[in-house]
Amino acid sequence: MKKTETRIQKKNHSAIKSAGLKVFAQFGFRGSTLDQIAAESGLSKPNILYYFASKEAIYEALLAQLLTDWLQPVRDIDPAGDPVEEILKYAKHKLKMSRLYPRESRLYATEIIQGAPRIKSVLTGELRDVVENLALLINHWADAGSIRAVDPYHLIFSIWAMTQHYADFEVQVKAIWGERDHFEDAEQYLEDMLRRMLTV
Amino acid sequence: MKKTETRIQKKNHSAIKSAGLKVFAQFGFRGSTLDQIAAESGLSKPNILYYFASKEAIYEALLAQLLTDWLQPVRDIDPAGDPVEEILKYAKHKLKMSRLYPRESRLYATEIIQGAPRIKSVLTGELRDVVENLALLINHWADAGSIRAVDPYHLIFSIWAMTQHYADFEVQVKAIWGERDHFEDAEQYLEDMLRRMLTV
DNA sequence: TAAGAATTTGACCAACTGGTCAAACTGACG
DNA sequence: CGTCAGTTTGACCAGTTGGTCAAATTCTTA
Repeated sequence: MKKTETRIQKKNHSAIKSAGLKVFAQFGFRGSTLDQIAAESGLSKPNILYYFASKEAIYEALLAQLLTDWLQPVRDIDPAGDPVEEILKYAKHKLKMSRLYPRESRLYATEIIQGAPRIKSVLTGELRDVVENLALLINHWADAGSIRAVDPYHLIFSIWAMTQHYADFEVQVKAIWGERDHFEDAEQYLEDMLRRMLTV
Repeated sequence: MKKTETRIQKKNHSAIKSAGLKVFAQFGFRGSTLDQIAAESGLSKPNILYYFASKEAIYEALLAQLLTDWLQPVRDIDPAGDPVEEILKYAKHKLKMSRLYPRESRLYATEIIQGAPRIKSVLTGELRDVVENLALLINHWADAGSIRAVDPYHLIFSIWAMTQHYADFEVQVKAIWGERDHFEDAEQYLEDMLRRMLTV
């Protein structure tokens, strides 16, 4: 059973995870140091290791949280809803997560690019299952004629690719697009694209 | 002026860059070590530093090469060609590069995710200019009625996002799609998407 | 083939790494 | 106020890091 956290524990666990997210998202696991996380969180290095067993434990706590948040919106897609609107709702939700939590997106991206050494089992397990179910649903919608027939997997990949691009490649987007907000227009473009793809 | 490389220099420079690409693409600059590159290239660590001044020099040589290869296909787009086919040609070329050179793609991705500390000037300079020109061309095509009016920047972002996704997130794609080649179907999906987006 | 140039290496270094530990400090609560 | 669990830290450690250097080895070419 889980003991309730003290006030200080709650504060410090949260400070460490927040600092870890910032550092790991930028430098990856191997490129990040406890000293960086210590400096970022305002705690001393030994104190950090009082709250987390190791550097790896911080990283894994972040990944675990991330995967939960990532997968839930896929599960929230309503098979009884309007197909195009449901897919659109999901895509917009994903885009909003990119805008609100770009560091989480980047942390995930670095983990995947590095070959997902710590979460490969989740990818081939939970993630795969969830996506397979969604693909079945999309195919079912296509068979029923509610949407145009498209490869469901590549449809999903394209939604992921585009939404995450705006978070992961933010410096590049900003270098080209300028500093003004690009998410507004991105949403419109994404909606236009998906409607064109899904409407007969 | 550049002295011609000896046989050995050519061989070793190439071996080091190849090894560096492999290591840097996986762990990013800070996460990679000279020992890893040494082991991967079959050379001793001091010998590597005989050919490159520092770890950073190897990384920068790779990035410079990369940016050239990345930008050229954009420049190769023919303003006099058929608009849809030209954009399609570019997108397919980019996808082929993701299939043939996934490590280069990942190296670039890690650099951008980390905030592009070493190539930000290229992003806001050369890259920005090249993309701006392409955007003007696309708008021109749209004005002439040869393609549907779309935001040219987000069109370009979507092509980049999707093509690079198959290289950078390869483990995730494979976890879901299985080990069989996904690039074939990806090309078909991409073509379908772009034709839908660009055809009136 | 001999000499000089190019290449390779083992030994080494200072800075940094993740992590430990005993001692000191702080806060909550009877 | 006293006590004790909970918290914080300075000093420290062994392993790793990027990089140096003089000496040894191998190539090339006159």
